[in-house]
Amino acid sequence: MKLSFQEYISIQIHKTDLNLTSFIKQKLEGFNLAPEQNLIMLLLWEKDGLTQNQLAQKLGKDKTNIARMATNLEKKGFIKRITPSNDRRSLQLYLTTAGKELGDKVLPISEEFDEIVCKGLSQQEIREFERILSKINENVQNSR
Amino acid sequence: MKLSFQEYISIQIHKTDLNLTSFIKQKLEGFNLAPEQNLIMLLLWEKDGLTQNQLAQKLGKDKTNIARMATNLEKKGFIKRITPSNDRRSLQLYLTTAGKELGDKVLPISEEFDEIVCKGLSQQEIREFERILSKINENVQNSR
DNA sequence: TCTTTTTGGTTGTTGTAGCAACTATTAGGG
DNA sequence: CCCTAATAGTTGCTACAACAACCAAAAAGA
Repeated sequence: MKLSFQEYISIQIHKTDLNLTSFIKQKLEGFNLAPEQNLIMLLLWEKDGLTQNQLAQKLGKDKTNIARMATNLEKKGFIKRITPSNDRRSLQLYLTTAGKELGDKVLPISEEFDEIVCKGLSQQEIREFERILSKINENVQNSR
Repeated sequence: MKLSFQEYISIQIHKTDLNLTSFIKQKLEGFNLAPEQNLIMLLLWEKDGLTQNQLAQKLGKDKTNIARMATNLEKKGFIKRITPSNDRRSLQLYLTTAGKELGDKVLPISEEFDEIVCKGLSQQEIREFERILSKINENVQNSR
């Protein structure tokens, strides 16, 4: 077969991801919010009170990362972590006032970011793209 | 607009990338080679003697990362770093015998990995997918 | 040629990312 | 009901990733 470097589809995905991450990092400059912390906040702005474990599943990340990012977000004053009375093992993440206010400023930026990324692409193209992304994930999942 | 979390195309790309990285990490287990180190090696197996700076450009990464990964690859005995006589600032990376032998084992695995990722996708679908990836990168690049 | 600018690499710092090992709960099976 | 399993989080470790500040060498220009 002899694939050349640029032909690996996974490498192209990887480079695009790096590109996107560095771009959103720029956009978030001045909000005291790192890209991955922003992902957690996006979920919390949708719905408060998720546990770290739920966040880990939704983000597809290891729970250790969530724990550390949550610690940082709490230090920054955007969230509070509360142990629910019915399960003293888990921690629920709730937005503080500062966290909610941050959402008013950052959510429009995130949506603007998505528009830039999708500029010039039709709905069909994006759906097709998402379909193939899903297929790739499925392929990987099935062969573990 | 109010995008929900799962609708952000960049997030889907990011999750796919994490998924792919963790999968290739598994595949490389036992070869003493981390995923990003493998990317450097892929380039060197294609063509020896690239400088760290050239690798940084090809990989789209910061030069500091390349420097540190190259240090590790040298420690592992897969490459040697040589200062070319015509430019005493730069460092060229050359494969050692161990590095070349590693290629014989790892290149087939990388190609098999690519096959798994692309399973069930036609040439047209993959080309379309790559086209949209390029478009996304272009969009990001143009709005910096 | 001699100074200024650019280029290639390194070091230090912050923020992910995932694995292993550990603690504290909770849930389940005999 | 009690012992064992599973679950939620934390800590320690290794590997990226990018930025800032730095040094040495080369290139550019007056």
